[in-house]
Amino acid sequence: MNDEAEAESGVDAGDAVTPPATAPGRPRDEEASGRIRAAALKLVREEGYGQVSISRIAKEAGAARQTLYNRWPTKAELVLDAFFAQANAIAARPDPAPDVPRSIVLRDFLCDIFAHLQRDGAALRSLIAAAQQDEDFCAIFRTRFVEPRGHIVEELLRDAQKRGELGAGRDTAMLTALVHGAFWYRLLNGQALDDRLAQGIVAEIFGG
Amino acid sequence: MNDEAEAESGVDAGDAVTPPATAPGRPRDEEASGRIRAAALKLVREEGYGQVSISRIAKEAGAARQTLYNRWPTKAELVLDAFFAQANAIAARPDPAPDVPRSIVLRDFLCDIFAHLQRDGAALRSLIAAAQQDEDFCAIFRTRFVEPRGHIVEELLRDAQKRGELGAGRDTAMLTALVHGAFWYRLLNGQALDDRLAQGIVAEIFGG
DNA sequence: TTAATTATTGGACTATAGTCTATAAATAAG
DNA sequence: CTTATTTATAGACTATAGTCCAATAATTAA
Repeated sequence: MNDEAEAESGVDAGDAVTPPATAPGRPRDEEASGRIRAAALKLVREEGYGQVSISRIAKEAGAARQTLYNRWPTKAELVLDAFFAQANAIAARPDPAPDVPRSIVLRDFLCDIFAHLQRDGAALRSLIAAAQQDEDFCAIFRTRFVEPRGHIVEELLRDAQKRGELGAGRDTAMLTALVHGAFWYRLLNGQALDDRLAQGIVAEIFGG
Repeated sequence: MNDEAEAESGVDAGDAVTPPATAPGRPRDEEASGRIRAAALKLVREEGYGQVSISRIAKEAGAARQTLYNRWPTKAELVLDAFFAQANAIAARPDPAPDVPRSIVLRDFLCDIFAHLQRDGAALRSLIAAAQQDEDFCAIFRTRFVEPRGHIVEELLRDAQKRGELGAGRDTAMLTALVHGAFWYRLLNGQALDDRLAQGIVAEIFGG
């Protein structure tokens, strides 16, 4: 399979394309991607996904509109990338001390997510919406965002089982869907994501 | 508050506006609303929300595009209305026999929903997406769709508590969010909604 | 019959996502 | 220096949601 030509060209999943190292033609302006991501992040945070056009992001970043489309296939992928470039724009993997019950670790992890979503919840809602209208983006969003965070929760729950804090017969994959589902459900219905919710989810999952 | 003039005019929540009984001017073509809803339902089911334009629905229904906007403020509200006019396009409230455990009733209720969503799941995803981009529609969608179905589950869970099938200390509102959340989470991530999922949700909620 | 009122219709209009193309600019290799 | 190659840019283009408006049609009231 001759995929060398393909591998280094075009718009690809994840980041704004891998640099071709030493290529024949005009080199890509590497700094532009950062400016574009920063502009997208700033404008979407300040005004909301739906209120910001690709044209405005391009203008704010000092680039041509087509340059954005050269690097990201859709607005949704650009914005996802912009938020991910902010490292942990959403939440960091917990590194729990051995003596802390995993229910507490999960609660704190959820509180951490919810705190981030005070700022970025509206953008997350827009990205979830975009994923419903674009299968390709749905797959990328699931791979880059949904599944990694799902795994964190599921590992936590399996760890809790090993420690005897959660029944060995519980289905951790299902519990993970319940936990994340509850917060998506609240987020997508415009309801508050607060510490009380985190506490309540954990109480029902562990205390059931 | 003089709201009489307002009450009978304009585009209103829910249905395609109440008929003004005996009004002065040209009467609304009442049959048109049905044709428009039917066209919207048919086209969205056949081709998908994003693939069907308001213009095509109007054409299919034999009405002017502006007539649709006279009766529904947005595409999302028209489509929501079209699916609701199909009576129970999503799922009926269960009427359980006294001897059936409420966990079984809940499981069957979820299976019923999932069966409907085999056909209309894609449309539901699009409506949820629309709700993220339009606050007004979000409120209408929540009132007409989300909350009624939430109440069904919550009543079922409270009934289960009364019957001693679910711990009295459980938070039924939180459990409702967990149940519905889990299925939204699966739906919105493009995963299957099958009987196994219904069984798994109920097992973790009741069997925890 | 005339006037007032309301709905329907067709068309213009704005804003936007995404595509496509032609031109110019920047680089490597010959 | 010339050629091939790639990127950047500007602008045209399509399709669509939603708005606005003017002309017409259908009705009630006088």
